[in-house]
Amino acid sequence: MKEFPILLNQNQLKATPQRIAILEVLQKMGHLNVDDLFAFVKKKQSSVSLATIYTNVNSMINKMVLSEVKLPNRKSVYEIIKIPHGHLVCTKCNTIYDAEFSTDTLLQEASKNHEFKTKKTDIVLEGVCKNCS
Amino acid sequence: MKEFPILLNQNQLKATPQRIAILEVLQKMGHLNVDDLFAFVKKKQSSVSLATIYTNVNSMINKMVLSEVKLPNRKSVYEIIKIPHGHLVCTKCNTIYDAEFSTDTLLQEASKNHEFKTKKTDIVLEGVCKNCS
DNA sequence: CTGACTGCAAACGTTTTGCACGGTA
DNA sequence: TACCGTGCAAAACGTTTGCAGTCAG
Repeated sequence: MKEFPILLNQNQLKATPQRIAILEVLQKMGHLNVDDLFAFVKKKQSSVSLATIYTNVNSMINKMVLSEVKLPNRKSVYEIIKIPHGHLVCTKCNTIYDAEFSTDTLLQEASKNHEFKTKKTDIVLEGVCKNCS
Repeated sequence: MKEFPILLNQNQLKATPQRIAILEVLQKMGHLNVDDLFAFVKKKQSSVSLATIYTNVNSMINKMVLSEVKLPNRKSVYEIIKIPHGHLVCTKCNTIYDAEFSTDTLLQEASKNHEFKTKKTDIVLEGVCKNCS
C-alpha cells in the first residue's frame, strides 16, 4: 500500500512504520478497538508500544485520517475516514459493517420539527447479520 | 414524583433516596453525564458519594431503567428510558434534544442492501439548534 | 540536521471494588 | 429481620505524559 505515506504526509504527519502499520491493519480489518489494533500491529512490529497506538490514533483522528465509532455496549472502534456512512453491528458475531443510508429524511425531520441545522449524522444499527441469521 | 419508587420496585431495585434523586434530576435535566449527575444529586443529598452514582447508573442501565447515550467528542450522558428516539446535539450550546425519527427507510435499507435484521437504531445528529442559529 | 516520533515507565483521571454500617421491603 | 444499598478508601483500569534516544523529511 504505497498511498498511506502520501496520505500521512498530506495531513502533516510523518510516515512512520507504526502509523503505516496501523493504517494497513485498519484497511484490512475494517474496524478495530485499541486493544485489537495493538495486537495486530504487534504482529508486524513486535516492539511497538501501546502508548504509540494511543498517540497515533489520536493524532490521526485530529488530522481527520481516522474516525472513532462509538458503539453501544462496546469499546469504541476506529476506521479510516472515507465517504460518510453508518454502521451495522451484529450482536452475534460482533462484525461491524459499513452501510450507506439515505439520510435526507432524518435531516429534513430535524430541520422541520426542531429547526435544527446539520449535515453530520451518526447512525448505528444493532441486529443480526446475513451470516448469523 | 411518586412513580419513581414504583418504577424501581418493578425493576427489582430498592427505592432508595439516592436512586430517586438520580431519576428526579434526570427527569428535570433530560441528559446528564456522571459528573453533572453527581453535582445535581449532591444538591439534594450532600452526603451522596460518586461511587453510588456510578453503581446506580450501572444497575439502572442493567435493569433497563436508564440508557447510556454515547456522543461524539463528549462524555456519555444518561437518560430515563422512554419510547425509542434519536438525539440532536448542538455544538454551540451543548444542549441535547430528543427527536423522533422515522427510521423505516434506514431499516429497509439495512434489510435490502445488507440482509441485516434489526429494530434497534442509534441516531445522533450534530449541528446547530434553533436558539443558536 | 532538526523537529517529530518512539518505547518505556510513571502519572493521571475515571470507574470499580471491599468493607462495615444503615435502610428498604 | 434479611439483604440490598450506601459511603468511604483503596484498588484497578484505561489513557496520557515526560523523557532520552531515534528516525523521517
